[in-house]
Amino acid sequence: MRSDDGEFPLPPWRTPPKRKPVKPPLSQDLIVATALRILDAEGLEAVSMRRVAQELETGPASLYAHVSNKEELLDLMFEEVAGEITLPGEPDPERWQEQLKELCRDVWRVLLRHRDITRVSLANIPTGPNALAVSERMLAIMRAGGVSRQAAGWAIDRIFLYVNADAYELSLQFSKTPPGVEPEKHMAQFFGQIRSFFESLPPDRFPYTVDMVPELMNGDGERRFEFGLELLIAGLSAFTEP
Amino acid sequence: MRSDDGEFPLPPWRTPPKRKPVKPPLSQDLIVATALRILDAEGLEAVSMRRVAQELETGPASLYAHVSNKEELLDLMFEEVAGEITLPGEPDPERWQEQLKELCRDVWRVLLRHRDITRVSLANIPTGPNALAVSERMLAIMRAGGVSRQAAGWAIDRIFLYVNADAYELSLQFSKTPPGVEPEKHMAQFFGQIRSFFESLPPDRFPYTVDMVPELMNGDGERRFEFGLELLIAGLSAFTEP
DNA sequence: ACCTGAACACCGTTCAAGT
DNA sequence: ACCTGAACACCGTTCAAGT
Repeated sequence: MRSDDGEFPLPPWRTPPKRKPVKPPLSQDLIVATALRILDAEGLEAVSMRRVAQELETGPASLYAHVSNKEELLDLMFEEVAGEITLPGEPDPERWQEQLKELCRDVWRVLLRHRDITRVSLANIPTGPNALAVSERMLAIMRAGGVSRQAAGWAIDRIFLYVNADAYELSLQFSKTPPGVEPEKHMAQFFGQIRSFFESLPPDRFPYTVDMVPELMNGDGERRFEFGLELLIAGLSAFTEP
Repeated sequence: MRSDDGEFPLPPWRTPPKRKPVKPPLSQDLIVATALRILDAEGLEAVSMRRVAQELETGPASLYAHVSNKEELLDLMFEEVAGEITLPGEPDPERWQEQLKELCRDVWRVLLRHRDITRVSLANIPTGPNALAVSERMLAIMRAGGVSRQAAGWAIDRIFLYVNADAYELSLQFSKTPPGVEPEKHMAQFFGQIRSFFESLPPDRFPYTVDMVPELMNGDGERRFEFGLELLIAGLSAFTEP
């Protein structure tokens, strides 16, 4: 086994064997995975073509062989995230409201795991297979529950708009946390400031706002999300037919 | 009156009187008004500190004497837009649902008049007097209608989120219109493409989506906005107390 | 076919220097 | 106090040139 001794110096005219292949070849998947890593660590603002390229030890121009522009990269990132959403079991006509809520909650949780990724879905209609599988399932649940064809067709659009918008708003508030501070602490402090501001308003001009400060400030992001979901789905149940 | 003859040449050692004061002095109001003009004409993307400065025939650094950063400029722009919202008359307990809807529709119309300005309100909690006057009035309407304190407190947040998110989504779709094309024509074409795409999906994997294409694509932006508003306010009426 | 360096036309913000 | 030019550290995308 002496010939395996890697420590023995090579004669100068022999170039050393290839160094570790540190740079795997570029590919669309690799670019998307790298962009998602940056998104999760630093938010969508940090995802620039230049930054992704730098992470892959290349120049920004190299990415354009695999992705036609930044817009397409963002779409691919969203579709990848949509793949994390768990689809519930068979639609159960008796439990359609609870099943619909459960799916919405999962969409919400998955979106929030990836910072402000929802900026993408709020700006474009997602058309990838993973995203379509989620809306297909939502349609199935609503139709099983007896929601009319037209109400289901519109409701799916409205429900996704709501879930996306809420996740977007929340993630933006989180990402304003200065680095090094715990997000919870910063959020508590931020809402404390808003509360003081509301309390300091002139009560003659803003009587309801001042009077209702406790109710306006009550409840965390999850509680508020749940309340809006409740409103939408309760409203939708008026459109069921036997 | 011979001394008034402005055409008579001045001797070279006399500098001519000040030219037209083409450049009014900078001020926060002027900066905000200029930024709003650019927003209305070209969308929020075109509103850069450099572009606003250029429009005012100065350099970007000059703006920072009147506005602490771009974020503040955007907030001021939103507050200005919020001033265009018409507040309805006295809250009428019998008509609270219709009054609330009417106010929401007006907010929606005003927001849509100013392109993607809602990106600002979706990212920040508006705290200017104009914006607060709108939410104060909404609280008054809901309380007059007998909506419980906590439901009203949460509902206002959810309703604004919905109205803002819908206006944002719509305005982004509009602003993708290539310059020179009528927006209506472009939108019709765009939705035609989405429709064909949905129709071309494999029916075994996406049976509901394929089957429900007519319902999914039916209705314009206003109709869809109205449907979501209907859901929210119908849901809210379950939280009234005498 | 894929990759690259360099360039183009942009950003927001800061800062020292001017008036 | 207000304004300014220049600079800093960034953007997305294109293009000719390389392999």
